[in-house]
Order: sequence, then structure tokens, then C-alpha cells
Amino acid sequence: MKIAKVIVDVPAKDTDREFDYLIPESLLGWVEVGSRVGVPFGHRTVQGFVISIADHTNTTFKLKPIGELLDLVPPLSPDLIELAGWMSKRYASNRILTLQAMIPTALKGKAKRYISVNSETQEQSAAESTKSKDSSVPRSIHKTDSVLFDLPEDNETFKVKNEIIRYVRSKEQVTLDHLGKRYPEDADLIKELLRTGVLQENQSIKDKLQKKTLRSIDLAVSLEEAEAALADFPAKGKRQKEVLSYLIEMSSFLPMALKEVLSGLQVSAGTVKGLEDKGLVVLEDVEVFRDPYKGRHFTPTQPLPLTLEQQAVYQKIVEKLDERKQGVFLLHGVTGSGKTEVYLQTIQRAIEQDRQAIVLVPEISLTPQMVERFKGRFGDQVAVMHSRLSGGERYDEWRKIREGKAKVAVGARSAVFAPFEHLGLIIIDEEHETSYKQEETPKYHARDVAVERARQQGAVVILGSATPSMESYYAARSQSNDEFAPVLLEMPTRALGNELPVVHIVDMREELKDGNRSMFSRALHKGIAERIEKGEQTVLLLNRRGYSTFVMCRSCGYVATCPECDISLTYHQRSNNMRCHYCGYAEVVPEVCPDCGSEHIRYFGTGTQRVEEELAKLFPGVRVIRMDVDTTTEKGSHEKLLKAFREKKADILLGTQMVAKGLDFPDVTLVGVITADSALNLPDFRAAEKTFQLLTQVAGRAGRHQLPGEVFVQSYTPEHYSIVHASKHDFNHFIREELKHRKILQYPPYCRLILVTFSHEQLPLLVRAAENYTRMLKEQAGKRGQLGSLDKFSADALDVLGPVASPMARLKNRYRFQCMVKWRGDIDATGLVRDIARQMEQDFQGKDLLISIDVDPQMLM
DNA sequence: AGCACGCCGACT
DNA sequence: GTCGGCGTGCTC
Repeated sequence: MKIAKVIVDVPAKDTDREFDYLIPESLLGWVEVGSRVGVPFGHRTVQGFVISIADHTNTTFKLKPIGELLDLVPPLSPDLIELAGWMSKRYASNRILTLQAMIPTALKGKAKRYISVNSETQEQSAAESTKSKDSSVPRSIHKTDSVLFDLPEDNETFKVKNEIIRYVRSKEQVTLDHLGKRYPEDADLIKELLRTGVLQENQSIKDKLQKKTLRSIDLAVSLEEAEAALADFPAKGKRQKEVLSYLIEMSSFLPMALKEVLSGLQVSAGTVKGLEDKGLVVLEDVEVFRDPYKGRHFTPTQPLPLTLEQQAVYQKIVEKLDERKQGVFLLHGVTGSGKTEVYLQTIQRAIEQDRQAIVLVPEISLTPQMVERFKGRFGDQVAVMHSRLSGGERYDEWRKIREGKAKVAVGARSAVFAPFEHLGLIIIDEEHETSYKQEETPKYHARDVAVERARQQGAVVILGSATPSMESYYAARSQSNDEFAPVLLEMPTRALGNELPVVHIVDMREELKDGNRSMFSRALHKGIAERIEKGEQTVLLLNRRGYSTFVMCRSCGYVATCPECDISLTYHQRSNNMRCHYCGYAEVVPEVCPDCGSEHIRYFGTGTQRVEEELAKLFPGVRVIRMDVDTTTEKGSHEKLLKAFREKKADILLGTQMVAKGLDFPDVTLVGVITADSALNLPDFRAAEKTFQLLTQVAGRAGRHQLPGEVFVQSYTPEHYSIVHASKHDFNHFIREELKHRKILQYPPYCRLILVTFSHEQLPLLVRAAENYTRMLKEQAGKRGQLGSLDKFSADALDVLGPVASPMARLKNRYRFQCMVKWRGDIDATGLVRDIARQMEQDFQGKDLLISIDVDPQMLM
């Protein structure tokens, strides 16, 4: 007997393991590694994934059989199952959540309960069946039943029972809910029918989404037979004859949509039904794919001639591809160096090898412009996956991949799991972007998952960026013997040969000294005025990371905060209310200060709205497009705004981070950064790196084509090395300085981090738990001889900092504490951290203590 | 996570 | 005496 090892969809720590099930005869050969199944689990049915198949079981349990197979083709491959195992270990995450993260949410089935008539009792009436069932009914039930049935069953009850049975039988199966609604007065009777086995309950896993189908029509007989039938068609069926002759005429396009035939010939469905009854045609539901880009025309593009720099890089990558071995490349190319063309041509090579490619891009830059570049080159072979697609659309794009209809997957983070069978290439554009890290469980980093997947499947990875992450660059430069360390490839000049824009740093303290209280320096003001005059365009960036518009009382300093989260509420002009960004709590802006009663309460902070107002004042009649969370929440609005700007319907594009990423507008010659250093003071060791990246990216938006570009960076700390080096486009000096800082403070890439966050409603209990945890962790590490300060140049070490209150000390009515684990070397730090967390949760069992583990965190808040 | 079992308080 | 509160423990 074959045994399937199943991970069940019960996301709890004590069910995070394999459960063994028998594979029933009928499913032998169908149930595979990666299959999704419905299995009986305790007193219910749940969804699960088969992760291996064995001949023996190690348990003494009486195994239950798998209930049902949910997909004909397994949604996961053995490769992806293996990858999921690696992820669960590396990120200390639940196995089921990891598996689920790999497939569209449309495939997350839930058990549905159905009521049907028991086949054994189907032919009997209610009263009889109850009696005949008596012997098989358990004693306790029998007892209560006999009480019921000893009473003379009145005619009315009997009639209702029979009616219910007839109804259920006519429907074959109904949900309990439905039945209850139909017979609201007779809940007791329904219960009784279930108890006595006249009606039975069964559970089945139902997906959230159905495949989209289209009613189609086809000839049921050969063309010759159809022609013969047409020849001696009864004179009475004139309309049917018309349809048949039409179908014969169109035979090479069959099967075709029934709708088309009906509307084309103006015939009724009944006519076609007549043909079906005669056995001449068949009607069936054919699966169709929803195509989110349907009707959109993509201009086909041809490979461009490569520059010498591009050529050199291309050669290196293709060599590796041709060897069919795994390899990782870090492609460091300045903005405008033509990385995308290199991507496109290496993908071409992979396709020629009959292999497939994945392209990961940050969610924010997954614009139509981006999609167009890939669709233009590879047409229908491209599947696009991003969060703005509906669940159904996303599911269909995913199926296009799994069924081999697509060769290239372009998408955000989760596209790294695209179910290709012969994966040759994974490209990660803007590899330094933090959005590659998932903030929910499983808290994976798509870049690291990509490298592992490539290792398992012998594929090539390209990490592309103008501003590589410290981690990737350090790994590439350290020239270690690690065969998975990335190979550094450089493209230091722009493909079109134009210069990088000149960057001016403006010291805003000087502006203030000279009496300029505006948020625009005189230089930037002059720059904007010039562009408006010349009909050129300007991009303005408001670096709002760490900033928000909050409501404050000018008399007493009261700041409106969330009652559940201790976070200041963010002001939203549109709805004139204040909202908590973490839990969604909202309230209207008070007229007077709740603390002191003063009327001087208003919103503060440099929001995009305020910049927009100021622009309108300084440049009357100026056309501004504002892009921020307020103006881009609507579906497609992001694209609409960018399109309008491209068509020169505005002079200025004003926005937050989203204007910095990958946009390419030929007429933009000026970029202004309103406050470059607002993120520098955040309690985050990556603050300098993030600032450098943002400035470099946004500066790259200027002068990409014929017109030369100019950039003004306004700052209150203009001497900071991240600003100075960004202004000179000097990545190498920046990284040297930044690495120095990281080494002194022992931060990544010199070690790795694990952030452990504890939360509980009661502060004292939480503090005790956090302290216990830290102590236990230190003890355990000490026992293994691994505890030690990382400042010493020890190769293998682990250090624990904290516990301290989290920067967001209270969220959703729970207090939060955290401790930071720094480690490096050949030790299983994640395993240790996880094991102790499990132990702790057991010690605090039932006390609702939550412990969250974030391996390689990007956000330290 | 659910769901059942089980052991104590307020009521037809 | 029963209905039902939610603590506890299990799920191949």
C-alpha cells in the first residue's frame, strides 16, 4: 500500500509536520509529490499537499485514506516542494504557509459541508427509514430517538420530513445553510434526519475560484458525415440546416464559441439543441484564459545592437547558460546603461535552449511600460503576475505557465515560484529593493530564494541594479571560494553615450539663514521656472520615508495617536479624517484640541498636497501631476497619471518614492529632491544606504535622452557621505565608506540578523517572556560554545541584543518587545531561535503570547 | 485553526 | 435535574 506524506492546511505549530495517509486504489498513479488533496483530519476535512510518497509508515496510527484529489495536474512540482522545505527551514516558517505562498490564492480551498440523502435509505419514507436504521444507531442517540418516536408521529411532521428528503434528493446535495434557510421552522427535524442517518453530511474542498469557461460548439461527426446529413436534412428543420451548413463552412475554426454562432446566424439556443439531440454537434464548456492584456497592442521589437559593454556582459552570462550550470551574476550598471536589453537577449537565449525565464521586478515598477518591453519582444509567451490583477486573472496567468503556454514570467516577488519545468534564467531587476522581502510569513527574500532555486535547478541568476545592496556587492567582491558567490559584471556608462546629469547639492540651512522660508531653494525655484518656460519637464521627489502628515495642536503640542497602536494618526485630506497606517483605525479631525480645548489644531508635515499648493502659488497656472497613496489607490490610476505626464499634459510630476523607480521620460531635464535627508535620521542601520539608492535612482530620471539633465538635491545635512557620493554618482566611494561603518558596528554584510518580536496584551507578562527568551537563548548558545561578541574576529559566533520595546511599541492593542540576534558562521542560528520560541510558547501555553521570527529583516521596526 | 470532550454555574 | 459557558487536547 502506498503512503502519502501530507502537510495539512492547519497553520499551528503542533500540526506543522507530516501526516500519513493511504492512497486509495482509485487514486494510485494520480496522487504525486506536489498534489493538492482533501484529507480527513480529526472531525473535519482539510486541504493538504503531498510532499512525498512512501511504502511504509512509522506511526502505529490507523491510517485514513486520502479523501479526494483536488487538481488533475499537481499545482506544485517536486522541485518546488524541495524549495519549500529549504524556505521553511531558512525562515523558520510554517510549512503549510510556505507551500501556500507558492501558488495563487485562488487555489486555497476550504472544506464545504454538503447534505445529501443516504443512498441506503433513499427508497424509503422518513418514518420507515428511521425505524429500519434503529439497530445501527448508537445507543445514546437511540435513546433520545425512541423518546421522539414513541410519541405518535403526527401526520404533519411526517409530511414535512418527506418533503425535505424529496427536496434534498432533487438537488442531489445542498449546504446545511441553504437547507436551514429553506426550512427555517424545521431545524429540529433536519437535525433528526441527520442523526438517524436518513440524510448524511459529507465534506469536500472547494476552491475560491472557478475556471472561466466558454460554451463552445463543435461537429460531433466527421465532415463527410455532416455533409451527408446536410444533403438529406428534413425540410422542417430549416434553421438547423442553416447552422449545420455554417459549421461545415467554418469547420477549420471549430470548436468555436456558441455565442458567436447564435448571434452570427440569429438563431436560438433551441435550434442548436435540436442539432445536439440529433447527435450532429456537441456543446461543451471549454476552459478559457482571462487575458488581462487582451486587446492591448504591443509593438513588436527586435533585438538592439549591443554596446561593447553590454556585449561583454552578455557573453559572460550566455557562456554560463550554455554550460547549463548554475551561476549568479551581479550586474552593476548605471541608470540608463541598458540593463533591460541585456535581460531581453539573455532570455532569448534561454528560450532558444528550450528553457524558461523568470523576471522579477519591484511591484512599484511593474508598469505597462515595463510589461510592454517584454511583451513587445516575446509576445504571447509572456505571463505577467502582479498584485493589481484580480484573483482570477492571476490564476490564469499562473496556469499559462504551468501548462507550458508561457516561456517568460514577469512579476513581483512571488513570481519567483513560477511553475516552470525547465527553468534556465532568473533575473532580479533592482535587486537592492526592499520589496523583495515579504513582511508576512513566510518572511522570505525573493533574491535569496531565487539563488537557491537556481542552485537546485541548475539555472542562472542575474541580479541587476545601479545601486547594488551591500549584501550582494560584498559577496561578489569578497572573491570567496563559495561557488554561489555572485560574479560582478559592470556597465559604467550610459548606452546612448550621454552623460549622467549634473547634481547640485543645496544647503537648506543657508537658505534659511538668507531668509528663504519656502520649501524650495532659490536654485530649484529658478530651475523649475526655466523648464516651464522652455516646455521641458520636471520631476519632484518628496522623500517621505519616516515622515507623515500628522495632526498636532499648536498650543499644547498634543498629537493625535491611535488608541490601539500608539502610532500617530496620518491625516487624509480627501476624507478629512485621520487614519492609523497599521490597523486602519480612523476618526475625524477634531475641531478643538481634545487635551486643552484650543482651536489651533491642524495637520503638520510636508505632504505632497502642501508642495502642490506651494507650487500653484509660486508658478501660477503650472500643471502638476501628484502621485502618492491618495491619488494612486484606484486601479489603473498609477498608469493613467504616468501616461498623462508622458504625453506632456503636465509640467511637473510630484510624488513620493514611486516617481524614482525605472521611469523613462524623454523630456525630463530637471529633478528636484525636496528633502534628501528625511530618512537619514531613522533608527535603521540601512538609512544611509537607502538614501544613497533613492538619490541615485531619482537622479537617473533626468536627461536620459538627447536633452542634458540637471538635479537639485536639497538637504539640511549636505556633508553626509551618502548625499555627497550620490551627487557624484560615485557608488564605489559610497560603498567603501558604508562598509567601514557596517564593519565597526557589526551589521550586515558582516553578520546576519534575526529579529525576534514578542507581543502580548499585558506588558508585565510580555516583559517577563522576552527576558526569559533572551536568557534561554544565551544559555543555549553558551552551552554550544557559540555565544560571543561579534566584535572579536571570531568566525562562528552569535550575540543577542535586548530585549527592548519595539519601535512600534504597541500595535492592535498588543504590546511589543523585541530582541536582535546577530550571528555569522557555520551555526544553525535560525534553528536555535525557532526551537527556543517553541519551548517558550509551550511554557506560556494558552496565554496568547505571540513570537514572530524575522530572518534577515529589512525593516527593523 | 477547528472541533469535541468535559467539568462547573443559571435556568425551563 | 438540563443548557451552555469556554478550558484542554488532538488531529495520520
